[in-house]
Amino acid sequence: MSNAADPACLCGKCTSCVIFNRSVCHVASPEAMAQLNRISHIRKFARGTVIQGQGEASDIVGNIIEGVVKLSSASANGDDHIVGLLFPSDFFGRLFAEESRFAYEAVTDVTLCAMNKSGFERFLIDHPEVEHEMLKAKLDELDAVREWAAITNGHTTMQRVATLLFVFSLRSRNQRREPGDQSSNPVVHVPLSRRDIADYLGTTPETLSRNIQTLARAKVIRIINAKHFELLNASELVRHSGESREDLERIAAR
Amino acid sequence: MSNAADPACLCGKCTSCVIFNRSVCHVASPEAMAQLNRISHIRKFARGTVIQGQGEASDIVGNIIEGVVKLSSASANGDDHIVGLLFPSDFFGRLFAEESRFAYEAVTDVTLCAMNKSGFERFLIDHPEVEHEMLKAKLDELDAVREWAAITNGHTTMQRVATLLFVFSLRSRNQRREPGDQSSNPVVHVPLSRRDIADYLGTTPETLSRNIQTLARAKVIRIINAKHFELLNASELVRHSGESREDLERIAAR
DNA sequence: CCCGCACATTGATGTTCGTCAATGTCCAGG
DNA sequence: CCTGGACATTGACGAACATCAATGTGCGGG
Repeated sequence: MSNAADPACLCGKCTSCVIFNRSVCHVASPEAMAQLNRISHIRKFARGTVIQGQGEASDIVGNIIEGVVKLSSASANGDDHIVGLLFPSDFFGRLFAEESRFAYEAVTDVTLCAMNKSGFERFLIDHPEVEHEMLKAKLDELDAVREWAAITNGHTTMQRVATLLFVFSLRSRNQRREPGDQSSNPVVHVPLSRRDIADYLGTTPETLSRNIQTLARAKVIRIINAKHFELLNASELVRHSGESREDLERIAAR
Repeated sequence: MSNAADPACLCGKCTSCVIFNRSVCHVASPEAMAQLNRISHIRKFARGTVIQGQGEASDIVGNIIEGVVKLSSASANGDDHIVGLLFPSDFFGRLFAEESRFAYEAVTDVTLCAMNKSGFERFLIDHPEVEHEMLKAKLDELDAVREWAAITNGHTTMQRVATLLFVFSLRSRNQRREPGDQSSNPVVHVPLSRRDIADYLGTTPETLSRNIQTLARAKVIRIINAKHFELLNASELVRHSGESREDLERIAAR
């Protein structure tokens, strides 16, 4: 830490960061990266932890190193809706606002590259090239959120379920298999509970369960356990989603 | 135009722009504003014009001076969904991407302060303070889109209809009354067709119409004509929306 | 001024989905 | 190993909504 002032020395954590080249950090100059090294620190949150409550003053931002975070909004009548999911390399927190409009909750155990919000805001002002990258990331995110909204809005529950499963299958393509998995089919890992999936898709756990079972009976998927599915027939799953394969690829890529 | 190089001379259109202090331009320095003056030009589009098609190369960006633009996404099965509406002072177009994910269509006659996309992108790189403002605007927009997604997702059609009407009533608060309007009640102007509203709310024109008529029969609104409604009982409308008044105010403010 | 067309409304009907309730399953802790 | 509790599934039913079809309304062009 004491040698962070030397731009040439990058002995900090950023150089070995697993999400480095997918996060906004990758455009930072050596000098900027040294500064990021100084103001950031790794924090871990256990599954279920509310990292930031809805409407609370937001003081921590950063990048997700590992795990999944859900962004949810509880309305007056009590039911809450998941308006977004954050994965490794996604930016966490709400910059340039007093408080966060949404709650951030760790869906799995989460590792965060955390920074003080105002500290990072000052860093961005001093480093327009990083802020530029942040803008591009947020523009992409905006498209993705709108696209997802279009899907949840106008499709049947089955189409939404199929879409989610296929998108998650693309996302977990390169992940290691479940231990003991003998088959050559892809395994889809959905780290959310049925309730969370239902909240994300705008339905109920019951209806969701029925649709999953229907897909299983149709031999499109095989239910390994509550959070793992074997993908038996990808093209059938795409057909059930009502989307073109290209659109699904794009959604998964984000 | 020839004296645009003189930073002190702001004889261009920006100084008299009606949306100036609500758009990102308002943080521009005199020098930057002179440059904006040079690269921007007013363009008008008739109601119904597709300003930019879905998936088309995007070459024009800018601010909306007057009118309403809808952002829509047509899925493979043909039905399209409105994923956003743009009002005066909103930024138009998709920066830093080859093509636009969504179609932009003029819902009313539209006046645009248009700029060449790559020209404005270069401007932003040269003027980080404006890019910073753009980032803040997009972060706000992201929250607004997520919030709207939460509303359309988890509520009944009646709640969505009531929410839309109330939000539009707040937006048109300061607009002039329809000619011949004698009452002291607020008049809500919704410049969209029934089909567009239905697409925006994720329902059908038929169901939408039934809900509007139900609100009229309950004396919550009075239907002046297809696009104008007299607001008879605001608190009842809020009750039907299922949202708190504060949330609705925030959504309308954006 | 009337006609025709697009748009809005209304009606009838079937399907999907949410709700309530019961049962099944998995895992952690005693 | 057994037990309790959280979570997932299944069933039965009704309400909300999409769909199809017909009718009404308003507006611009001949």
